Amino acid sequence: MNSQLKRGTLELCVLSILARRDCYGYELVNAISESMHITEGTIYPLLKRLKDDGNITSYLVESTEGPPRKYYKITNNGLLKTKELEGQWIQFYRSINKILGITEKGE
Amino acid sequence: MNSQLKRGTLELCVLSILARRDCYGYELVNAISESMHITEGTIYPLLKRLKDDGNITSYLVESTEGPPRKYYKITNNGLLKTKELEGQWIQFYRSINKILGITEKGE
DNA sequence: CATTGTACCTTGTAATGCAAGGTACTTTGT
DNA sequence: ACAAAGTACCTTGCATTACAAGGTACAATG
Repeated sequence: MNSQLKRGTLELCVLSILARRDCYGYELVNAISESMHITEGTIYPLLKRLKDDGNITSYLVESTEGPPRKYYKITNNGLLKTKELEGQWIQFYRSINKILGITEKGE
Repeated sequence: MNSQLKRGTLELCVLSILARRDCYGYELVNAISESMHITEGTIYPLLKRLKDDGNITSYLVESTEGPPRKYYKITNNGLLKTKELEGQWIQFYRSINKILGITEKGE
């Protein structure tokens, strides 16, 4: 899939998933890669950016299946950010569909 | 609007508009900027890339309202490219909406 | 004891939106 | 005659970010 399309939306996807439940990085890679191609080289730097900006926090949990997992939890700021980005996304994809002449009446 | 979101879609927007009618660059800027913020610094390099790749051709038309206009016309390759990108776009935005839990039943 | 799966991370490259700056023509106002 | 505003073209340089590639480390399996 066109990698340029993903810019700006992966951040929203990660935040949106973390808004529903805590996840560790590797889990996010697997969850999102069901819908589109992504790799760890994309997710880990993104998680670092989100943490540096105060949108998520992390905590370690030991695992019996391998190395310890670093779980991420969304913050209040992160929730606000999620709502903001979601609004931008909806407005954006509707604009594109309008230009393309695509109408969404049902599935 | 989030500039990262636009990556990869502006190309499709321009191609899609040119698939319907010939346009000159400044006209495209005005047409697209009705739906989202873009500037000439984005469109002109994009048109050059599309032309270099053989997706569009151009021809000059004199104007009584200012300098001559450079009209762009889509090629057969460009039409194929448009269909390909449109398919990618539809698949993409539906994937995102699925991850976000957004359903499009009607407007 | 080598391989596979899980799980973390970093470096370097390529792509591209856009602010900023530049050229040139036509019309309008003073 | 001259300035300003609108039309129309173009380029340079910066910031952002997806991802391939490469690295570390632990547990289970053959």
